[in-house]
Amino acid sequence: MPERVHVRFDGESTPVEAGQIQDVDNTKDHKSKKRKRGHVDETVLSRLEVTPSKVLVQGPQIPPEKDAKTFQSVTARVNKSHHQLNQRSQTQNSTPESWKKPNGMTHKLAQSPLKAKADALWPLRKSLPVWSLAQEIRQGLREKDVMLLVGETGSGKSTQVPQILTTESWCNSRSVTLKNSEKTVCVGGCIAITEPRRVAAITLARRVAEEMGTPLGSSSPASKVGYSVRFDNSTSPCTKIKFLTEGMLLQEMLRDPWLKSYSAVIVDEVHERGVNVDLILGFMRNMTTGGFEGRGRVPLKVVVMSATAEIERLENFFEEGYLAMSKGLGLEQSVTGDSDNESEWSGISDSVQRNPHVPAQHKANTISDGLDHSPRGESSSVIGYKLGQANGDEPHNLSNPNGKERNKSLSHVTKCHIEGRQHPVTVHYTSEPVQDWVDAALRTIFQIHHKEPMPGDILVFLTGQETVESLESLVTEYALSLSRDVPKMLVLPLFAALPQTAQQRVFQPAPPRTRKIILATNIAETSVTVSGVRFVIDCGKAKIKQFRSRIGLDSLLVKPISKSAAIQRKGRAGREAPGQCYRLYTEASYHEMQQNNTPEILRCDLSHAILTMKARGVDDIINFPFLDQPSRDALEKALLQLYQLGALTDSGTINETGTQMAKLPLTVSLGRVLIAAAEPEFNCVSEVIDIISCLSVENIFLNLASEEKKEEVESARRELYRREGDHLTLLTTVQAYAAENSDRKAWAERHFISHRAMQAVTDVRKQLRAQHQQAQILRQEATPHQLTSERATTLVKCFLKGFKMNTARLMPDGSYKTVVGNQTVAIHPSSGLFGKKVEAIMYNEFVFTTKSYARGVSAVQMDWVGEAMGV
DNA sequence: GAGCACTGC
Repeated sequence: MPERVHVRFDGESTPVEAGQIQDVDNTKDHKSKKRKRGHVDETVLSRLEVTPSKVLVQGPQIPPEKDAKTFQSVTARVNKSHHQLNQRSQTQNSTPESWKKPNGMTHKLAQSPLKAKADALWPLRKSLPVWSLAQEIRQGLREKDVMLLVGETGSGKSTQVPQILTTESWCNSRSVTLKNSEKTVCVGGCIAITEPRRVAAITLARRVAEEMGTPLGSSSPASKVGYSVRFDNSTSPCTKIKFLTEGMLLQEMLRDPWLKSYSAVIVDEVHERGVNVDLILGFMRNMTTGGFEGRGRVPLKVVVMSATAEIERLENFFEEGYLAMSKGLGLEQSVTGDSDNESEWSGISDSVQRNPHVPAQHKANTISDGLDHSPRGESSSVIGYKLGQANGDEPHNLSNPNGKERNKSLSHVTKCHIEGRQHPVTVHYTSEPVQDWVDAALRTIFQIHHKEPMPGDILVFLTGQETVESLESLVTEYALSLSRDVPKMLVLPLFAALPQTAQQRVFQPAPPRTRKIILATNIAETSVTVSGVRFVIDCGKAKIKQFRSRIGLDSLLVKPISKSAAIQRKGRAGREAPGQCYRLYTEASYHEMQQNNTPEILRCDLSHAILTMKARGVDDIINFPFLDQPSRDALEKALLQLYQLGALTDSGTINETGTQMAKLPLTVSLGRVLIAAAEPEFNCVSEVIDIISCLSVENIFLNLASEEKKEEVESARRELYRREGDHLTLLTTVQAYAAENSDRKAWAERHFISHRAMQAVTDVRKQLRAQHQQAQILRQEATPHQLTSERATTLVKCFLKGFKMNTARLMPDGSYKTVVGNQTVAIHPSSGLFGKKVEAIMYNEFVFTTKSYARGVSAVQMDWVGEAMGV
């Protein structure tokens, strides 16, 4: 073994005392502490997390967790489950009487293969922790409209909660006549459950369909379980449980702000706090405190599920809305007097439809968008009071429909806590801060490999592709010199840009006497579950994207992770057996970490989110109920951008252009370009769709590190290259790819282009084309324009409609300075214009990594920029 | 001279 590796963490003789690493017992996730239900004691958790001791925790034999989340792991897990089932059914054949199967499942029904499978899965399901709380969950939602559910990993909440609720009577669809409307409409009947990722939505739907013994999605009209994600909608008329991505639910809200097809919305994985989930929470709060007028007063039940314990903030969030509403009612002080408003609101006029938001608008002196100086929105704040009114049969009355007493408090929120199933993980910290954590990770890997028995793979969390690759070569190098009596090592990198086939290697079992060493980015924290891991090495850092609204610049910097991310990483070691987590930082630095990840809404460009809100009738952005309120600066910057793009009127309300933009699955700038493309001046929809499809997908050009390859790559791509810039180069690439009819994969490989990315481009392109054909903006067989230089100019000018703010001009010293803001910016090395000097540039993205870069660059002329800006 | 992770009728 090489000397370097031996040095500090040498665990062979004196593993703990002499090393830098301290042992810390962590029984946090284990059953040793019985916690009060519905309440998470965070201080207890964090204290346990770091109490020094060396207790060997012996947990009961715990089955592997069954919370199916990823494609890769699902099949394996299902198979495993079946194996276990077979073993179980031999030993414990009888199902206790007390366990009544839902959905009328009995052994006698187990004739069809589907039912047989569902039956087989049943004992496993009922052993999930969540089932012991099934009755509590049902009862809670009979009484209240909002439930907050903390469920630790492996509790089965995502798969079981919808099934637990689907048999409830409030879940049946009802025919209601909307006030002041002749129409009778159907409300409810389906449960929506949102997931942050497509794979999660699809695999959970597949799993739940199996458990319920029903075909999945659109495969049969009788299917009860379906899913809806972008490019893939699989539901039937009978769908009772529908998994969707957060974006899809928001999209549905554009068509029906009252979500009339649903009886309940379950918001899963709220702790991840993407922008979309924050918007959904705001809309849900408005809806549950609004009296459900647009749904014929049929309540919408909302279940908010989270793995971490920000539950009190969520509770306050929902209670606040409710209290604001009750205060608005005055409860004793009737506001019924104004019957004009009553009639205005009981109808389901268009304006009502577009105004599901309500009580947040109390503060009458609202609305200063930074744009708007005219009074507006008052009507809706009046409406806010009206909607919350309690009239005998109102859902928010103090007695529930069954006549049972509601909770004496005004609360409309109930809480529930489900224990997880996580094996204990021992945490080790370094005693000194680590400077070079690639080196530290290397030492730790070899220490573990020598000290710890097999099996037990190692998962290392690093910051990015670069560190993954450098550690990969180091480990591989040292692994060569391992003596023969030590098990072999298999080093596997894992990051998003890695081709799918290379990613798949991580899920394949290691050869005998071999330990897998997985070197991963953040991707392994949430998106991908690797089985077999018993050791985690955590560098405590991650690359985090932060938007600086002042200068409109995205930065991507290495920063310390949060405590909850550290806990999440640690948990990856304890999914199948007790594990160990080596933190390459001191215990003190752990305590300095912030508690939770900064929600995305506080660190991203808000223009798209605000457009989304405006399109759903929320005009008063400042008073929208945000779980975390973005800075006024960020909100104003986004409003200004939307205004400059021509999506808002002078008074800040959404106009026709904005409404169209909101319907497009694109960033606001790209959406604006696409709308411009249909104008007679440009008339280039087809080409713009091709370019936009590329820009809204990960980089299609593979970057091969080695120098020798560089020239080969360049010559292979020469035919695609356009000197006008990256936009036109993308266009020729898409067109060449689309024209390739024999073997597109081979074509992509020949040109060093990511086939996976091109497939994504094709999906987006297909979707946008279909949308435009449907709207008769694009004709099916429009003959493609020849790409003359005049045409190229037209295309670039069209892009300036959305990117006029993303321009920079050449300075005498050869650098570029932004036209707005006068910031220095360099052309990114990945650009075809890298190293070139042109009068001015337009860029797709402005990011700060090691310095300020413009990515996706085309040459423009200053008078075009002036023209676009209307100067 | 360089690429955290997700997502969208």
